[in-house]
Amino acid sequence: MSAHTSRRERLRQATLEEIHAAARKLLVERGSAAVTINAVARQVGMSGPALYHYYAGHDELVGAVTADFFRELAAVMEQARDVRADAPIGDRILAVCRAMRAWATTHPAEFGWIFASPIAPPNRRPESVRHQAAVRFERVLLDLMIELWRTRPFPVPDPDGLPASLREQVTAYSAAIGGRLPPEAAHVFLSCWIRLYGLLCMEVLHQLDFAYTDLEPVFEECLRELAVTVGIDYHAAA
Amino acid sequence: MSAHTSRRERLRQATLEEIHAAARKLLVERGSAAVTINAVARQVGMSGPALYHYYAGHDELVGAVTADFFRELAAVMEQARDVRADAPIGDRILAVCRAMRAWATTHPAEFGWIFASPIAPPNRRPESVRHQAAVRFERVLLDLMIELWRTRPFPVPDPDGLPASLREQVTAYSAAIGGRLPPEAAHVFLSCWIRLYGLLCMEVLHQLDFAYTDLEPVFEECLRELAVTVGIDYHAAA
DNA sequence: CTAGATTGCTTAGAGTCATTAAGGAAACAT
DNA sequence: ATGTTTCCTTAATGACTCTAAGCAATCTAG
Repeated sequence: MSAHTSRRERLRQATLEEIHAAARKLLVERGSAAVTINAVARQVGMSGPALYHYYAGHDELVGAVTADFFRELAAVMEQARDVRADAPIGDRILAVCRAMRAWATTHPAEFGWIFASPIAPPNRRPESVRHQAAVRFERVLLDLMIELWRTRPFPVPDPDGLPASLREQVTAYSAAIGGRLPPEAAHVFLSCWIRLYGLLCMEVLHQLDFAYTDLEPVFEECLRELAVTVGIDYHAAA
Repeated sequence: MSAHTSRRERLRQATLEEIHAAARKLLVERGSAAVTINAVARQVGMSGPALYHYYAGHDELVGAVTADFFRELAAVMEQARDVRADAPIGDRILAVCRAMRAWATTHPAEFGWIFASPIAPPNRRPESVRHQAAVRFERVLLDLMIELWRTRPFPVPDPDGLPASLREQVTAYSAAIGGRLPPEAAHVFLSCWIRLYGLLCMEVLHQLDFAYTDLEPVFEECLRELAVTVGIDYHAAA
């Protein structure tokens, strides 16, 4: 499937990497509006339309670069998980969340780009590289929560206490993840996800600048609450 | 200060309104990328450069339209508050939050535009119309929380339990709002704000589509938690 | 009521962007 | 050695931002 590494293929891969690097450089240095086909091509040393041999258009380039970011973010989180493969599950969860924020804050342009850039219809299709990479990212924490649920189930709300509409939706989601979390546990996971990811989202989009200059302690507070919610030990970063 | 309503001034105001309406129409019908100087001018029936007599450029037009949206959102929230001027403070808080989400979900393009559109440097300046309108929006819930704090103080964490950095920041924010909430209470307010606004932010940016089709019950759940946090009675919408 | 300034618009034009089309040259396969 | 594929170029279209120059209607003052 993979290494049909002809000379041509290798050159093509190298060019693709150069293109992605150029796009990223433009994004970081001059903002998302600067990531244009022409500007990227100029940066790489080709002229304009040459890029169409690599991507069908601007949307596809954007999707590919976004997928890169998702993959890099997921890799950072997976690494935080794997270097502690023998640590308690709670520690690994905290480490993964911190790795997520660390990447977000050290790469604000990239992280902001991930959700603030409008998702073109082709990139919405489940088979798009962007979507695949996003799923991989989302699964890192999900898998850990599944492991936690299996080894040390956390307290869940009474499903009958949830509104019918919500119960239906978390049940559908529970099925979508292969039933590896029951609906009530899926609900708890989603609540945690919303809090963590939502906080980062607001931080990077500068929606909290009016009150905070540094959201690290706010994030830690959020982690502390998460720890209580899913019954793991909170302790500060190593 | 205001009604220097010369004939010219009135015409100018009418044109400005027409411009804003055209920009909004384009945003809603064809997405944020369609809101260009040229397209807006065409819609209004002028040709291109004429718009520069009204706005210095694209950024300023975007800022003005964004300010419109903030003002409309704030007005809807203020109205939800004022039609219940005699209701218990807790009811008014819930009503204002629901009004915020109702506007967000009935005007997803506008609400998304509010934070997903990059904030050009000129619109970051505190004296910009965009910033002024954003402040008015943020103050609606803040003022109610201040009233709640004055009439029926809610439980607050021990300030000594907060990390030093966080304590400093909420203290600064407390001062910035004229000390109308002490730092610990400001911290509680900000936590609530982050949860509510963050949830809407994620909803509108389609960051939760992978799990939910309708976030209304999730938002209500969030309101229920908020009610517990600040000690008001939760009950479903009227 | 009539000059002079102001205001609201126009067209022209420079520079950028996305995208398509047409063609040349290098690399590859047979 | 030849024909195909691949990579890249230039040319061209149409849209966009924004500046410049200029005309005409409207206000302001005398």
